[in-house]
Amino acid sequence: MQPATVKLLQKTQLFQGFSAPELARVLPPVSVGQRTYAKGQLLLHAGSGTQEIGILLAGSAEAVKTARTGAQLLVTRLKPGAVFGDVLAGSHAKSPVAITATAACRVLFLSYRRLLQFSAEDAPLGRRLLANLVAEISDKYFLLDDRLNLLLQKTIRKRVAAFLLGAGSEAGSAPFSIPFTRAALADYLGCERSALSREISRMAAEGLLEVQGRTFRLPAPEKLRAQL
Amino acid sequence: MQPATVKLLQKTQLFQGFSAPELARVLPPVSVGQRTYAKGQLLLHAGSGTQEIGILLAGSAEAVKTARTGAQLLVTRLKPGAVFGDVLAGSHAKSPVAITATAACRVLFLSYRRLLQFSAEDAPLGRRLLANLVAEISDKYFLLDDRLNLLLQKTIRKRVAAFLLGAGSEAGSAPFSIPFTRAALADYLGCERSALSREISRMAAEGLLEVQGRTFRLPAPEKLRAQL
DNA sequence: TAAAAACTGTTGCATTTGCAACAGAATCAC
DNA sequence: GTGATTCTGTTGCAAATGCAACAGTTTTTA
Repeated sequence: MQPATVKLLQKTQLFQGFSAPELARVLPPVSVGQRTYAKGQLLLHAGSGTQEIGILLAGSAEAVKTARTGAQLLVTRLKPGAVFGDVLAGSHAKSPVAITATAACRVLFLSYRRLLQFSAEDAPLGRRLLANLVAEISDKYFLLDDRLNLLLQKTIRKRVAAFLLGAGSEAGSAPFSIPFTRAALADYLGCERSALSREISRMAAEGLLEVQGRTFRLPAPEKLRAQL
Repeated sequence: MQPATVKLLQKTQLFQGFSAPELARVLPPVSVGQRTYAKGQLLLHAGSGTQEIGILLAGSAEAVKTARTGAQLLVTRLKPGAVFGDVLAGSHAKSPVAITATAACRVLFLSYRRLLQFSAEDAPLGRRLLANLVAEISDKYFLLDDRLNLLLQKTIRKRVAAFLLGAGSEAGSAPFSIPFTRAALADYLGCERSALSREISRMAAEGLLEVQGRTFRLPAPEKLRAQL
């Protein structure tokens, strides 16, 4: 395995805390190999289950949910280091999303079953990997929960306020950037792009926030909080 | 341990598939004992982390989320057999909810750390328990994801349609009941109770559904689907 | 059993939002 | 560099929703 790949794996939450030798030891028993995909190929079918955990080593991909109406909703963009199928592998659920390569991809697959069945001598390493997996799944749960709380807010203004207070909580009244375009933010907050723009403009006019593109500044967080 | 308790535990997803002797074998190393709570006492503080998984053996409790505004939002009602703290134990996150006893409670606590560190001889049992835990967390993830999809619908009508199609998918055009009061359903769907009532009435008037209390019937599911 | 509390449907009205269309700015591909 | 594509803010208007108040019903509690 390439040193660059090892570095990449070490940066994932799944292998967090694993030294290179530990990785070399833990990987062979759980790996079921790498696969490559051309741009446009499916890494994961919607509606399918899987027992394998995928780690994107190179390339990029998109998780897309297709509504009953046929409308396509972008769920996530996957970059190298991204882990997918982890929540799926542990349950008997079917994937609500399809994952498609947006560029040529290389993916490392791990077997969930083998991950559970570590041999006695490698048990300590296996445990750590398993604990990381559980932590990864749990964290995804809380990310979803956070978003759900935003969606429960009844007005766009409140959603924006709650979102920005969360995203900028560490920045205080210093500027910070968000990882969304306006259109993507509208999707995330479950509202219309134009309606979101309108509301952000209004809030800026009222002095609740300052905006420039993806960069925001909250001159008076307490005023924003008062909007909730 | 009481036979009734064993029966109860066997019905939980966490101990699904465990025979009574297996339970007796697996429980001692992971249990950190039972605690009792009086009505009104806190089983879990909001904002706290935990390394323990709680299983409600007797009594009842409520998970409540307190918004920044102080508004209280009921998240779940816990009945005997309910498992809580499972998602929390595996991550370093803090609890977004507080769990309060609504009646005198008895709770069995398991140590997540010990669950990870099963001895070699009990490893197979430990693995199964761990797999069940992962399945439980993953299932909770998908439940959340389902709800999120409802909340992403932009009109109440669409949320109701999507919800009923999901809830009644097995019933076909036979009547089925939902586990929510109107007020609770409004919370679940993230809308106003009165607005929900209004919309359900309209949909009934249009022949999209038949209602009586918590019991619904979908005479023509395809018409409902067309609303999405 | 009676009183209290909780649940439900209805309705008028003000507010919010989706939708559609457009034009300018920014970004990307070639 | 330039043409094409995507991103963004704005605005008018119709539709949807929150909010508040009320009355009838059901359920809980004492």
